[in-house]
Amino acid sequence: LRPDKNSRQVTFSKRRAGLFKKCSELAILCGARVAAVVFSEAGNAFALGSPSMEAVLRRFDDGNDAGALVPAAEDDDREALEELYRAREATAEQVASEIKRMNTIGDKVVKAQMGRRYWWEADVEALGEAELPEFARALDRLRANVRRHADKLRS
Amino acid sequence: LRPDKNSRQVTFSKRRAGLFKKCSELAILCGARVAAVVFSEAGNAFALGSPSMEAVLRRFDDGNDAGALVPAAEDDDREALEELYRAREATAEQVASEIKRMNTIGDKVVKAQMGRRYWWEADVEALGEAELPEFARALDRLRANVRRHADKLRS
DNA sequence: GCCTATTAATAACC
DNA sequence: GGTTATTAATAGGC
Repeated sequence: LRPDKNSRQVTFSKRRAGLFKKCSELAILCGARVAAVVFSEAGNAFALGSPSMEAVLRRFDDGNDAGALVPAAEDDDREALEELYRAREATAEQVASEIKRMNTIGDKVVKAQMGRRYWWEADVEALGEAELPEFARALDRLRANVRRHADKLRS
Repeated sequence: LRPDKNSRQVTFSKRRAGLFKKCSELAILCGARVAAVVFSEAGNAFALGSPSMEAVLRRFDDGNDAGALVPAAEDDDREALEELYRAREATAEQVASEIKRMNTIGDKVVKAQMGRRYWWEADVEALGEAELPEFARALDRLRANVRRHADKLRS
């Protein structure tokens, strides 16, 4: 069970995949929003957000500062999200029996949504040249709003 | 396997605990740095960093801006961290057989470190009035440094 | 919160 | 990157 020091790389990749899967399951099955950032020992960065890094980081956002950063369709995303939640609750049983080729609920939802390119899995993976600036902007928004929330609590 | 809609709360708590455990295992066993933020459906915020939220967010940091935010002992933390990694590698076998009351490697390390109040589990849990400002400052630092890194890649 | 039957994660192997 | 023996996560019930 303990990873051999020789297989550190393989173990990291597998466990990172497992962790991200857990993130998605928590988000999908429990209606939570999850953001995770992982730095490998070698220094590579990986990130995942569910539903989407931005949607998670946008949680405290009220849209008054650092504007023009969200690509578009903030309310559309939210509506699609809520509709998905509603659909999931209403037809959970049917979905469970319909799709037989997938073994687990987690896999079902994840795979289905990956195929359909829903809001899900429009996530960040392996922050690269293109993603980093956007991630930075999202963090900027999160920072501002967390701070605002903190001030609200303090007052 | 699919959580009942009635037990959504319980499932969320259990899965959040599991997710955070996975985070710690990834960090400890693979030498990675992990930060995770989770918002429950009810809107409660939970966060975990391993090693410590700040240490993760500090990764790109070179200490030139937003100074005086780290409580203290930046280098001390790093040294303790590296020493722990070294110790783990050197005595993995012994540790594994010594502590018999714990069933898993993950539990072993986590529990041991929780008991010893190492660098580990000085983490954020359920962001509250006291933690939020600090979290905001950490995010501020991360934002700045991610952005700097992004600019570096772009140039 | 603890227990247990079940399922999923994963370390080692190829 | 696929397979399998083993361990861990966890849903449901208490």
